[in-house]
Formats: sequence, C-alpha cells, structure tokens
Amino acid sequence: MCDFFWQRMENDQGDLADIVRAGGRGGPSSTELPIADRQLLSEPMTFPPSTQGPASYFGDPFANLRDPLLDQLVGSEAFDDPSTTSALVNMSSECGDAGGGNGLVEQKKMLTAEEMTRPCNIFSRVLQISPGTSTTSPISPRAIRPSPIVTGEMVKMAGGSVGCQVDPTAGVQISSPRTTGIKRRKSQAKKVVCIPAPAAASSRPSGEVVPSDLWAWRKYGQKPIKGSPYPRGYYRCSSSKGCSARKQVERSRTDPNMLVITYTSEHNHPWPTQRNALAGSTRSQPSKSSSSSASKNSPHNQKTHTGPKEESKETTSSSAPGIKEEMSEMEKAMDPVEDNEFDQVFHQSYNPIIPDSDQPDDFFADLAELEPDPMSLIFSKGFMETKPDEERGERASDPFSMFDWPGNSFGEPRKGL
DNA sequence: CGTCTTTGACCTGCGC
DNA sequence: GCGCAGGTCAAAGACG
Repeated sequence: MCDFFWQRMENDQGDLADIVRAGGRGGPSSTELPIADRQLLSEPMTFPPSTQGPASYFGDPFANLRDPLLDQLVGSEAFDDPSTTSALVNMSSECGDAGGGNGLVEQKKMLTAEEMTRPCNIFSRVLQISPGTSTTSPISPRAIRPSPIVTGEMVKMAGGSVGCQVDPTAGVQISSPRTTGIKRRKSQAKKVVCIPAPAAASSRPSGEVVPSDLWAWRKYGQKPIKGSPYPRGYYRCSSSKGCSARKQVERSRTDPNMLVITYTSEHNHPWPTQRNALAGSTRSQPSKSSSSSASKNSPHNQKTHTGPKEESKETTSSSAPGIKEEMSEMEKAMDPVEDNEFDQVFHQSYNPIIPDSDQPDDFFADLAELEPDPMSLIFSKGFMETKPDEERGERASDPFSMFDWPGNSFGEPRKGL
C-alpha cells in the first residue's frame, strides 16, 4: 500500500493537520507512481489493520475511512469527461511520491505555487487541517497564493482546467493554535474537500449544490458568506444521534463550478447502513428525474431511494462503479499481481479499526454485530469485487446506476423549495 | 408522525 | 472593548 500513509500514521498519528487525503493533482502530467493511483481508492485502507493510528482521529475509529464523497465525486462529473477520468486516477499521486512520511512536507508539495499551475482533477484538494499545525503549515491561505489572481480557493489554469485551493474563508480557519485545551470552534481540525460542482442550475434555488455521500446529513443552517455570492450550508450528520460530524458546503467564490466542502469532526459511528441512511430520508426527489432517476431505477441501488436530499440520504452504496472500472483497468495495466494484493489489502483493511483507543471496543463490536460491514456493502457494489469482467458488463450498461450522487443528481433541483 | 429544509435570531471567535 | 462575520439554535412549515 502506501508507505507514506503508513509512515505517517506512525509518525504523525493523531495529527490531522498532517494528513492530506487524496491530494489531487493535475492529471496525466503528474509524475506519480502507478501504484499511487491505487491509493486513491485504497487510501482509507492504508492503515495497518492493527495500528493505533486511526484511533487518533478525534478518537474516531472510523475516521480513517475514506470519505464516501470521494467515490461519488469520481462517479459524478469526473466520469462524464474522459479527460477528468484519466486525471482522476492520478490524483493520489501525492501519496505515492511522498515517501517522506512527513505531513508538512507533503502539504508543501500540494500547495506550492508550482503545483498550482497544474491542472486540477476533481479531487483537486482534499485536506485535513488541524489547528495544531496550521500556523506552521505551508498551506496557509496566504502562503498558497501564487499570484494576486489566486485569491480564492479556485485558480483558473491557463489550460482552462481549474485549480483548487483551500479557501481561506471556506472553513479552513487557520488561527492561532490552541494547545490550552480550550475548545475553539475555529480551531477545530477540518478536512477541506474541493470538488467540481454540478451546474448550479440543477441544484437548489439558492444555487447550492450538495454532493451526496454515504453519510446522512441534515442541514441546520445556511449563511451568506461575505465576499462570496454563494451561501454556505451547514450540515451535521444525521446518521447517528450524537455524531458530531459536520460539514460545510459552499461554492467557490471564484469558480461556481467548484464546491468547497469542509468537514469538521469525525463520525463516531460506522458507515450508515441502508436502514440508517433511510432514516428521515423519506422525502422524494424533486420533480427532476435526472439524477434520482438513475439511482432509483438502478437495480444496484439496494435501498429504496426516496430521499430528495440531494446529498445525504443517498447512502446508496456508492463506491463509484466507474472508479472501480477505471481502477481495474489501471491495475491490470500496471500490475496484475498487485491487483490481487490490492484486493486483499482492501478487504483486510477495512474494518473499523479500533485500536487501543479510548473508544469502547464493546460499542463498536456491537455495531459490527448489528450491522453488516458498511464498507462491504459499499464495495460489494464497487471496486471491491474482483470480477471486473462481470462488473464491467453490468456497469457498462449503467455505470452510474448505483449512484445517487450529484453526477446524476447534481444540479438537480431537488424540489420546488 | 418523524424528519427534513428554511430562516431569523442569537452566540462566539477574532481582528482592530 | 467593540464590531464584524461566521457558526449554531430553534421555530415554522413541508413532505411522505
């Protein structure tokens, strides 16, 4: 797998600041190692099955799970565009060539001006930032501005591609580190995800577009952001009561086509099961059949997707079939042998690792008993399967069928709000 | 009935 | 200390 993450876990465990997930980068131009591509999908699985690392994520054993959003992203617009698709598989290059195991080093890599000039794939940036290192981190919003033009999180590249940076105001509150223990809202560790957004027209009247992911999110607020024509939506996890996971969704002020999603806190529960996901998601899709139609009609969609929620309730298994397909081919092309290894690791890796953390093992143990491995559900539909041929046959017909992501629903007016 | 979104009011952090 | 802006709360209404 990715040595980088392993090392990081060992060296920097517990410090989200040093974690850079899926450091998206310009497509083919990247010099990443082939193996790195795999990291994209396996990244969350990169933690040694028995390491103590994951527990450090807010004490959340599930924190190391890759954000389902990523999968969706892959499936959304990314696959609509062959070019982006190709770029997609390269996005994890950061991991591959960041052998140093030093988070700061990697962040530097990601955010250097040089990099800014590179085309950006759909996962242009996925960062986890914690106050602890924010002050010294090179990712300071100001620091990452290669030019006066780059004032927002987005940077229009010469080639027309879009570069994404962390928006200084997009939740990446980089303030003085608070080591006193005083919990400050703006000092919370956050993970910023910059993704391509569907056409605004397809979303809510407000123009808000919320990508879906496996978690169930409930919107609890919206605020206009100074300097940005687009409001910021505030969501909290509704999959589980007591879950402190939250996220902020807003459009890039500089590029409406990009969404900046800031995740705060981590889920303290496993991936939402279908049942859980359905909780409260009884609302139907808006008149728009677009996205939802795909997912609803899809035989892959195990759950009766009734939620209009453009973003959450669609906890359908979303492990981007498209990505699997892509990855399968990539892997084959790269190294069939590793393919098996990859699968093995993948299967072995996922398992809400509950290392020697403060988390009550019993609690999660119970969860495991109560619910089938959520990840399994996800990947059973996704790239986890090792039957590319069969899958491709099915997916080929409807690669997006199992998704409810915005790619299908993005931009879809959820309903006449 | 339960959960959702919307939205105005209130609270809090941070810069000056 | 003050004011601004961001973040959260909670009531009201909508939906299935």
